[in-house]
Amino acid sequence: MDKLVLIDGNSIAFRAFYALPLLQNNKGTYTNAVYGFAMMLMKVLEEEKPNHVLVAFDAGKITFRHRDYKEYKGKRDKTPGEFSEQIPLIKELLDAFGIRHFELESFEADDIIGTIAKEADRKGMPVTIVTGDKDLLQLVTEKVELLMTKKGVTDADRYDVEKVNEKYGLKPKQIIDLKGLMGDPSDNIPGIPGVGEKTALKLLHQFGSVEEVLAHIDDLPGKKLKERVAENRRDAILSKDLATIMCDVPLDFGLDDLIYQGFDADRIIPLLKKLEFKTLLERIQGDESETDQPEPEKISVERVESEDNGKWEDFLKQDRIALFVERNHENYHRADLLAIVLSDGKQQLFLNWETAKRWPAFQEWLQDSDRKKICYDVKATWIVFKRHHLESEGFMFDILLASYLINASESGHDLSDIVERKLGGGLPADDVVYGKGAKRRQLGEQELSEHLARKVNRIYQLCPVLEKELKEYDLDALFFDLELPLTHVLARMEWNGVKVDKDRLQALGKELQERLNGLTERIYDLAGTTFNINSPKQLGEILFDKLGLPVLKKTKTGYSTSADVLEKLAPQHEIVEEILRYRQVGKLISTYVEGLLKEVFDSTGKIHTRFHQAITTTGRLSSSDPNLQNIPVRLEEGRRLRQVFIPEKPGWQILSADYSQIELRVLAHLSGDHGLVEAFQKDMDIHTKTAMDVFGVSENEVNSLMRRQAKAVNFGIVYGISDYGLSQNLNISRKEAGEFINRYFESYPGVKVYMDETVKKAREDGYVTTMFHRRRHLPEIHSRNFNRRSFAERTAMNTPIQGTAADIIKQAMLRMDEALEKRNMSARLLLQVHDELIFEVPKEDSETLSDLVREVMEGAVTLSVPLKVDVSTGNTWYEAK
DNA sequence: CAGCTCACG
DNA sequence: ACGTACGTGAGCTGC
Repeated sequence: MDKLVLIDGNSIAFRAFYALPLLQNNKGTYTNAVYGFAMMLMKVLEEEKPNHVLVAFDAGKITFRHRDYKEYKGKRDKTPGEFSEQIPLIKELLDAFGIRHFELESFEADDIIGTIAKEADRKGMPVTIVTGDKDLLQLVTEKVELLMTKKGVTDADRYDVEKVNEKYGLKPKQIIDLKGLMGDPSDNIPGIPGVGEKTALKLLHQFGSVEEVLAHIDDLPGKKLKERVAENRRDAILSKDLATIMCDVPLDFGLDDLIYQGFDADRIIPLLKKLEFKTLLERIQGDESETDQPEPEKISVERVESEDNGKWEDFLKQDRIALFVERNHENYHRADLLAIVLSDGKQQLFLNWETAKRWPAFQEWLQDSDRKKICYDVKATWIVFKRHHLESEGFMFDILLASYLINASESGHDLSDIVERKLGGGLPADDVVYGKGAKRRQLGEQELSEHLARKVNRIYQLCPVLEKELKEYDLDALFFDLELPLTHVLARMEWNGVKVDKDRLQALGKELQERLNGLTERIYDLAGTTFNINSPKQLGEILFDKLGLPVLKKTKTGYSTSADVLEKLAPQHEIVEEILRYRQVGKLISTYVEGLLKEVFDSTGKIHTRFHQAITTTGRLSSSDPNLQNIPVRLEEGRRLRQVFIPEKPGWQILSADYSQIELRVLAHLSGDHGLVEAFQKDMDIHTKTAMDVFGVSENEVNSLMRRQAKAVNFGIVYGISDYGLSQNLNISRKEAGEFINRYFESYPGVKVYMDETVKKAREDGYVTTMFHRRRHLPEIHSRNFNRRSFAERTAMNTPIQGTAADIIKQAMLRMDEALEKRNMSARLLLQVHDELIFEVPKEDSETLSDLVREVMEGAVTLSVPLKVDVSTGNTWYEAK
């Protein structure tokens, strides 16, 4: 049975564009209309199973309708560029599906659809029209039905003759009369003013057509209506004409040219990959795999055996070799080496640990800094080799770091994610190959060597692709002169580890546990019952249901019991303060005492954190297992935990050096605001200075409240200010917060200009950059969703500041590493905490190091304001404050 | 495994 | 009108 589907291309694309968020793919191409269109298309093909398909598009702006009525579609907003640029992609998609699409000069899509529908009707072929435009209802007949999209894209109502009658009490042909009377503001069709759908329908039910209505003006109800119809009879006729779809357009094709024979997945898959339509891709590939599971591409891999390793020595002489080390855990400080693979792009070598150990040429190659290696995650690789007593040098490229610099916001930087994005796939994810969680399994030798061969081969393939992109984005220097060398510095920091006074930690734990026990009893007492204080749900029931405290804030799931809420409730009931203390102490025990104890290596009494160099969107590092960047400091009780961080050797000290107000100094530099620059040049207390300006008082009139509020305003500025955020932080009204912000911007107009310019530039470019060219893509800066757009705008303001500060301290770390080496000092860098570097140093060198650190950190970059560093030393991290 | 809470800069 | 401060990681609860 033949069946024809006619799709109103522009209408469906437009629907999709407004129904979906403004999606962008990795390259910044807008794709939401294409995505919605593709969803709709696949659904219609599945459900209607047509063997003839046509998609009609509007051509150009001027149509034959403009001859009669120049203002046709005159009041429409200009089509957004984000929409227009997607139309060619939709046509490309249709080509890939093997679906015909047409447009015709001076006609609209409707007219093409009408003409073909009429031809099919005449030949007795059933037709389904897909559109979002109810004008097309006029085409419905016994053979022609219409799918009209509802709110979304794929959701549609089906109209046949009966349904049109049910809905309007009209025959399909009368839809044009309806429009003749009521007009259509969106197409700028006038109709009769004052006649809406209700009146128009009433008149048509009585008279049947525009012409009949006009012939019976005297019989119309109401004086006003009579007048209006009489005065606008020409417009009514014109409007009906404009609404009439032309069904005899001269077309140079016919039904036979619209045959659709089903799609060829091989043509569609590359396009869907380019567009990054993962769900649709899975749907198509899923359909395919039912018939034939695509075998992973064959890969050659040679096992190197100890007996005949001599024959591979020429292989190692090549210029560039990709190297990958598989390990058995994510945490490379605890992991064992499973296998080593090498690739020159053509051949892959597989060696197990036994072979590597007994192959001197390999070890020589590995530690020769002139033999260049391409790697994924140099830091992990270096450490895993180190754990197995092998030195490795000569890493000239890191796939992980490169992918991160190219787009830090990208969801995954696993090797398979990068391969997916940059090579269009071809490497199954580890989770899939090994299984995850309980399903994790060990691979057989053959399977393992093939999987690893694929990995190392892809690493080799990726290198030139990423190198080129780094260059395009002007990221070479950041990559080669900063991040790649830094990875070695971080590796040594992690490898060295930090010594922990385990006894002291346990003693603190015991003390805190006793405090917690006391607090628990007291809370049960005050509550009159026992319950799980750690459960916000149970706690909420006690506080708000049982004790009747007022509910100030709710979360999605129930009452909020967060600290800011509890602080406000504290005066009302004794229990609240106890709960706050309980939370504090509980946090210290579970996260810091127990958490840290788990991470202390038995053999050395040290902790080896991991610094992640490819996680944050701003360029900062992060730290995990354990996180040593959030050790308590603000409250004395928690701060004592810093007593457990000690130098490795007796007679050594801890030295801490932190940048003073680095982010605000960076802001002063980037904005060039005179007041701010001058304040730092004079080394003023910046929060006091801000208070003076914002409150209009002299220095000695600034009280502690004013300074505290000014400090919050400064933070707000750095974060990308909003009155709401500031009001929350300061617990003041939004209006008051807004006034603070206004006065800040009046005092520092350069900052205001800078912020506005930065957001404007982000809109133009789609990204922002730091001083070192680090880039953050902000696709949502164009979002029509207020929240998403606002977030992107704040991010645009914050990232250059936070990111430049991150660039600077990374630069300082590199310089410090070189300086220590050059001076032959035994001091070692232990930790970085965003604006602070922590060292261990022999006591006798600590003064020398103090001076050196200050000089290097303050001189890491030259800004229009000085950088200032505070240094202090002590026997523990606690004392170095 | 998501949501809440809280530690840091 | 919309409802959030920017960037992280970890522990706990409860579905």
